[in-house]
Amino acid sequence: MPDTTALRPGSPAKRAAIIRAALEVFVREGYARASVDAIAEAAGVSKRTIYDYYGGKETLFLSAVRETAAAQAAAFGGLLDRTLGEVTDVAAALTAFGRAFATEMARSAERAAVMRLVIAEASHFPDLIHAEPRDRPVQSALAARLAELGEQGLLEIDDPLEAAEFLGVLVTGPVNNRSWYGTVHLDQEEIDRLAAAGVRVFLRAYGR
Amino acid sequence: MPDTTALRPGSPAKRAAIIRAALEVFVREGYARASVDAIAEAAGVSKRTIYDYYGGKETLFLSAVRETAAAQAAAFGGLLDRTLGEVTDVAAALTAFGRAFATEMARSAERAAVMRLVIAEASHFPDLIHAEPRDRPVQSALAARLAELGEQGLLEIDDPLEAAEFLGVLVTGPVNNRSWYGTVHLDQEEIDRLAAAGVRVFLRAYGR
DNA sequence: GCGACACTACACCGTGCAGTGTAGAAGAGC
DNA sequence: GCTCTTCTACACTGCACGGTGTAGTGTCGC
Repeated sequence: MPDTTALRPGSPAKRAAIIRAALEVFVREGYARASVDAIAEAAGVSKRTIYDYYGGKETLFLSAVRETAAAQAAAFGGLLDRTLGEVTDVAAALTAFGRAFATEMARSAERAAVMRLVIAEASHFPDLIHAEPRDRPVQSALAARLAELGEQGLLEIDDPLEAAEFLGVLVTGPVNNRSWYGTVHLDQEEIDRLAAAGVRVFLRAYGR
Repeated sequence: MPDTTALRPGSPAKRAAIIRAALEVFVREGYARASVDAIAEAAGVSKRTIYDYYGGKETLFLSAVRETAAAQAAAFGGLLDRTLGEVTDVAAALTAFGRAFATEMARSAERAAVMRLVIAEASHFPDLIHAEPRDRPVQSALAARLAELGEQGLLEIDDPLEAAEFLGVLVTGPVNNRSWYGTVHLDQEEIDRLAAAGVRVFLRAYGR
């Protein structure tokens, strides 16, 4: 099938506007409820243009999720550098990381919202699962950093990838449980408390 | 408004059949995609009967989720008794519990599927969130058991509720990450491995 | 046999939405 | 000025679905 043949290249700015609007509406309404008309209006673009650009609702959805996930993975690198760049006090550094990560999860809404969306639609869009290898980029970046801390003698890490996964669930799990993946608002104080508690457990298990 | 006035009491068997069918279709399709016609057919009942019994799609959805959640909370009590009833070897007992819990999460599909559904629809059905106080029944049952183990000197538990939450996320987090809350099949071997690893971390943090 | 009730089968309405076709405005390049 | 491309505005089709109304078919108690 001539898949992208008939699609218009279009301007990058307009593509970005459409993707941003699409993500917003998909996240707010869910895939099935979201209407292409609503997305078009939010993007300040005619519905016809969306079809010319992306071909259909499904393709648009996949593009929106994939591009956002990629952007988030990139942003996570920055968060890692900022909080776990050069570490002397492991506990303080990990707590800072945990708070930043949990906050991004519970408040920036976007990260959690995309996860929510993927969780909900995974069975209808098998591509989503294979295309986005879970949080692998994120997790392996964190694992690499933890491995370094292990080599510096600051932590006892035998399996960095496993340790990264556990740090992740310890920090974000309680937050996601309470916020329903970003649906319910948590105040910063609670987020900090939950993240700090998670890091404490992690340190008890992996500290020297 | 005369809410339940016009509704028919009906037979318990038929109510149960409708709820079961509704849950199945809602879980498979998501709320918006699920059609009342499909539910009626799956339940072996006419569409009219569903409306006479439950009044509408929203009410039916809420009933299905709530009843299922309640049943699962009750079943969890049994799982607790079976695995953490009388404990001599903490590590073995907790591992057995972790495996059973993770398996129920990843395979029985129902538990994870309901969570997926609630995560996806929470923003459209605020009642879901307040009516089902997260996993509180489950979590506090587990907390009580952990507190006992602490008093027996088998674990070092200062905050049982917090410990229960962390045990929960350590055991189910990695499984849910990989299975997308039950969407992707995991084989039993991997589930066991993940759960055992989670329990190992828990024991490093909370063991004597 | 008879009335009351539960239920089904089915037709039907309104609506919202994916997707298309098209005419024309707005610009860009020549 | 002219043409070619991009985009919008808008009308329109087809369809799926929530919800209702109703006629008719059991079925149960008397």
